[in-house]
Amino acid sequence: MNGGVFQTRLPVRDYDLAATVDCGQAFRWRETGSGWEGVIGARWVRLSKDADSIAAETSAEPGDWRWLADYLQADLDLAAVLATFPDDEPLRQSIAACRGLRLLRQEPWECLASFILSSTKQIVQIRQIVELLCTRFGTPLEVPVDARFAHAFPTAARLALASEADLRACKMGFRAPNLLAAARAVDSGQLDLAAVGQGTVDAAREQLMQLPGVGPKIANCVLLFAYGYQQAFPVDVWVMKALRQLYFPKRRPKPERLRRFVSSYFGPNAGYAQQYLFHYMRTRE
DNA sequence: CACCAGGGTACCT
DNA sequence: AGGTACCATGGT
Repeated sequence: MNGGVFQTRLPVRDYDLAATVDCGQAFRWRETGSGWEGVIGARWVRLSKDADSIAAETSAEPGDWRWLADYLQADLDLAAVLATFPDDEPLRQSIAACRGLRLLRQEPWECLASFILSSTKQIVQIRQIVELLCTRFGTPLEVPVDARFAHAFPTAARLALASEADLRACKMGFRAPNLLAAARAVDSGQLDLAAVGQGTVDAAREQLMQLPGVGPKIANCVLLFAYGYQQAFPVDVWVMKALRQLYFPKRRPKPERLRRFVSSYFGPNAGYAQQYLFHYMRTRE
């Protein structure tokens, strides 16, 4: 199916679109000749950046476009966020390496499910697994004929009906029972994802970590990338590398020491600092 | 071919 | 509490 073409333009400052959609927080963006193509909710989207705005195009009725500005966090004052970072050399270097890197505001279910699939997987593989899942279980979308994406991310209700073998066929291996358990918890109402975002960050984290296969790292990703708890600080292998090499170069800090450090040192936007360190570690050499 | 990947868990000490 | 093997699969 081929709907109309709807376009808009969001004025932005300090916005590195490529780094933002391609830095491992979301898994359904691909570079095209003129920009980036992806899916937000039930809409196929193409984005491109010019000097002072992001141009957007979609093939489904866009309404007031608020969903897009919200997803892209187009109205966030990035300079004010960066100003809250501790003034240290690693963060100065990280900011210098990528000045317009942003955090997106993703839909909680897609974010939770995607990060359940992320454990000990490279980002390229996570993308591949997610696309298999979407192609097999996602609702078809209105898209242009040459679109690379043609399906929405599958709902929890749809995945709750799948078998573990169906999910394993999407190459997710031992993560399949975890995704299935999450889908069933959300579909049954046992886990209310809308309510999770209402409480404190610690209460929200505790609820997410009730799920099998969701520990502190994955929970913190969801808290940060979907709910906007900016103090959430996911520590994956890259961020651990950054902490060891850049902040504890000599000694070998114990886990408890590291936990105290990350929960007190980086300030109210610790999650943003984390994303800058993550991107910096992955892109230097 | 080894080694590693946006980890979590069970099971040791 | 801190360390470790194991889980499934593919990229580099």
